[in-house]
Amino acid sequence: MPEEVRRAAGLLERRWTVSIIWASHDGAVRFNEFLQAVGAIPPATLTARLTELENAGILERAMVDGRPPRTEYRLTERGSELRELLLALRAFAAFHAT
Amino acid sequence: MPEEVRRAAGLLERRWTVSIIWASHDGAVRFNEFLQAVGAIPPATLTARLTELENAGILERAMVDGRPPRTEYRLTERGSELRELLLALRAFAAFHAT
DNA sequence: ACAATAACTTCACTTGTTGTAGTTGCTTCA
DNA sequence: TGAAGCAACTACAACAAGTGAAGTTATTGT
Repeated sequence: MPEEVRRAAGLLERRWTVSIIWASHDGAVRFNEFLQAVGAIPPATLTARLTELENAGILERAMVDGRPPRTEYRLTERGSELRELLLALRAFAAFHAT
Repeated sequence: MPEEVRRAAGLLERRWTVSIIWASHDGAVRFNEFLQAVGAIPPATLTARLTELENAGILERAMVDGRPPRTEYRLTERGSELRELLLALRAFAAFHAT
């Protein structure tokens, strides 16, 4: 198995990671939005995953000035290349919804 | 996020799972072949994952009579529907091999 | 002043994963 | 005949990851 595939697989193979990427697939998402969208994820785990995904260059974090100021996460260009994968996942999931 | 997507994501979000599915993408694989193909996975973890994937209907286990008799694992029809996802993963990985 | 929202952090606990070794039942080699 | 090897695991203590519940800091709407 190619090394780069193992690395990419390793990224997805942590709890909640795929769901987090899924939740960001159509635009910017804030911390508390992730908590709701993903479901039962503990905040500490979310923090850990967001940092990992940021370090991996898949998500980027942006402070948005305003009242109140907000923190947004969105897919980077690199992260967007995972969209195909998300579509494949949805196709798989949909087919076996029963 | 749809419930069935969360379920499918949950399947992949365990260490080694994606690699195991990857390793089965072109035919039957035996226990020790997985150990080699996947790399550093401990046998106990491999056993656990194979059982989970079997229960999830993604892999099937078959005893093949012969000398010596062997145990083979292969993707079920349902598991084969993950091939698109593997292709997407490879595309992602290849693009960022650097 | 008080409750609410946003984005987290803390920590004791439980669950998951690892490394190393050992097991059982063959079979081939010398 | 005995030693070594393969195949497919299991056992278990040590360590790492993930959890749940509560708390934190800063701001804002009523």
